[in-house]
Amino acid sequence: MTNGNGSVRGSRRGRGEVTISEVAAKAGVSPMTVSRVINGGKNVRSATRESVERAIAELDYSPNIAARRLAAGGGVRIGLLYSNPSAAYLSEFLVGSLDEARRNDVQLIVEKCDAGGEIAAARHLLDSRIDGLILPPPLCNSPELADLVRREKIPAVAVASGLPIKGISSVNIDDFDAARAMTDYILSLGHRRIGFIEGSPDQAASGRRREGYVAALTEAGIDVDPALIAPGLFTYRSGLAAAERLLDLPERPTAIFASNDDMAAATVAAAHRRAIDVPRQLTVCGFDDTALATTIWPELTTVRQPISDMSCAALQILMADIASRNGDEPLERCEIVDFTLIPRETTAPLQ
Amino acid sequence: MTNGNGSVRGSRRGRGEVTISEVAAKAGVSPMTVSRVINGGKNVRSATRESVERAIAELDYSPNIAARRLAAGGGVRIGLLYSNPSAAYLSEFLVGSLDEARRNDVQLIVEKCDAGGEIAAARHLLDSRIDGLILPPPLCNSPELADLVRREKIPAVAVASGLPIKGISSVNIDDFDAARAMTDYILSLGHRRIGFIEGSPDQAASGRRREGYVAALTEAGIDVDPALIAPGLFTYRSGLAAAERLLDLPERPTAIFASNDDMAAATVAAAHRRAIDVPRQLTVCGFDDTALATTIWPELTTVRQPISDMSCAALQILMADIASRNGDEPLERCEIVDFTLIPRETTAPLQ
DNA sequence: CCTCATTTTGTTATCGCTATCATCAGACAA
DNA sequence: TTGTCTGATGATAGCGATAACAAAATGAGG
Repeated sequence: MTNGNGSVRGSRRGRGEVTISEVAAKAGVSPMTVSRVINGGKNVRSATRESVERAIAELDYSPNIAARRLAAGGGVRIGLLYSNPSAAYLSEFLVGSLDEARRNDVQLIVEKCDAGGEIAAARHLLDSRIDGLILPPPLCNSPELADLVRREKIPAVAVASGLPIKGISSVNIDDFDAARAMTDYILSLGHRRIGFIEGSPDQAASGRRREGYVAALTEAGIDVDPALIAPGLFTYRSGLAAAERLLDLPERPTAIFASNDDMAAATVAAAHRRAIDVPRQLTVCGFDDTALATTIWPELTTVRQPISDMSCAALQILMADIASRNGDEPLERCEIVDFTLIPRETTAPLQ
Repeated sequence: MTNGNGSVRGSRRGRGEVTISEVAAKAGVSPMTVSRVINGGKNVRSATRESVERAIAELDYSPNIAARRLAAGGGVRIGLLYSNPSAAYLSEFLVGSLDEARRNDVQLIVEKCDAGGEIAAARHLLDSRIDGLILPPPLCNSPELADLVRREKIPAVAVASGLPIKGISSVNIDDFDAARAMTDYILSLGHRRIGFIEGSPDQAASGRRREGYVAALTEAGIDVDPALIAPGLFTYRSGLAAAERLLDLPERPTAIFASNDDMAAATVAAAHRRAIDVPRQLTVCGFDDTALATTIWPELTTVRQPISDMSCAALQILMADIASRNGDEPLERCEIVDFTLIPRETTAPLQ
């Protein structure tokens, strides 16, 4: 029986996979040299490297993950522990790190933990022999987890922790700057009474954002009215309560800056319930640019965190750390990435 | 220098350190025999099999997947193509298939495509030598993609496509049953004028859901009022328009069943804008149980699809298909998984 | 022109498992 | 008994990649 399939796709099906030897043959070098080129190896003459790379491209070669793992004696395994599936956040996060993980052939082990079970879940990950750990918010701010990580001397990266954490690498945007920029933007629209809804007090980023808001007002010569700052917990519900409090103030703010998108969405809802039009009668801004921001209507003006870039960066830091490890303390790198202000439909000049 | 690194790692008990040879030695047979026992081998005397199995149990042996794949030929690569990152959906989806992929050491290649770029993206995946393809909604309903898959004779699984698709396996809940169950539930609360917001017409599930709604009403002896069925597109915005239309009807429905959570959330918002209390004056239900359902307030009564179980099942189907493949047509399996009705805060008995 | 230090490249030996084929023990017909 | 056949087992050879070491090429300095 012929495999009536023979065309381009014939190369699939187990056997036709391009191997490292074929690449080597085509490039006129030994397989080992190809291997070195693939793995960013040093000590390869650039002429050789180029010819190998050309061969790789022409044959559309990609290494066999199983063989590599077998030969290399178990690849790198990195744990990703998440707790609060702020789904929108998580999915973007996953996409970023997954992609990078696949590119570098590291095993990403994603584990969820319920509130209170952080330590148990982390232990579980540790026991399954991981070489590094990624901590997205809100876990990145858990002191217990940080302790555990330090004690086990395992490389870890906190993402969006708001502030650096001792003994742990981190990837952040500058929350202070971002909040200040957003507040400046609102000020530029003419608003003077700007309400602020705070984030969860146990997240360091919350404080940074409030400070940014305060700084912008202060720099603009505006007194900070404590009544305009309402506590929140990053949840829709807490945002609803906070927004109601602000909107029921005798002298209502003309703009409200919520510390995340969920609370901003709640603010929009609260305003609508009071027949206050957004943005004509009330400007609303969020933070994070999660999917929710464009899901609701009107779409939220917000600050974009490049979440998938951040998780990708986290993975890179870990890999570098693991690769360069001498058995001593994990290194502690802090990376700051850029945020972007995204004006959409919930902001308008003061009438 | 001592290898401080190695020792740390050594202390974390690596599982699967036991090899097939050790088992063979302990059982007094050759590795090959052990292999046969493991792989449901025929032609092994039952006495031999038992002794091998005992050895396996005692040593707590588990085979090295990488080695197995290498020896058995070709690692499996499976593509996961997604387009509309309904973030909440995607993240749950990813978690399910990722987990299963890791467990079986298959490479999951996640690729995103923009609207209109489905074919190009799929081709790209195909060209990168994948052995199977997973299609979450809404791509699972793309006829062009289905054609491509059939033409290339590559095993594929559509998840939540609503209906079976010729030549492609699928994993679904019974959308018809689910919608009927939800409608029955609303009826049981005493409601008689029940509005329905349809999903996107190009998604087969939309039709099934409407049919379920109609069936429930019919069975209850209630005439289906076409005015109570409003078209939608699964987006918040379309839901808002549909809800407004329903709420502005001369004889307003006392309940609205939206075909997904986004549109249900929009319905709640529209109601609030009209000062209609949910659920006291209006019962609202969604579908899918995405994160949005519990994000907003009041929390949505909805139908839960076990998304991560479904994506996990999809991967299993693919793996089975690939493993049993003889070079002929991919098989076409349809799996139906259970849904769950989740009553939360947006439904109440008719006053 | 030769030596020594330093790249750069090639060789060999696995990694843990399974395909393939050879081998061997027993069953059974002649 | 002898030969043939069948099913159970073992020996050998990779799968595709990398580690560790060996060899060759390069370059600097005397």
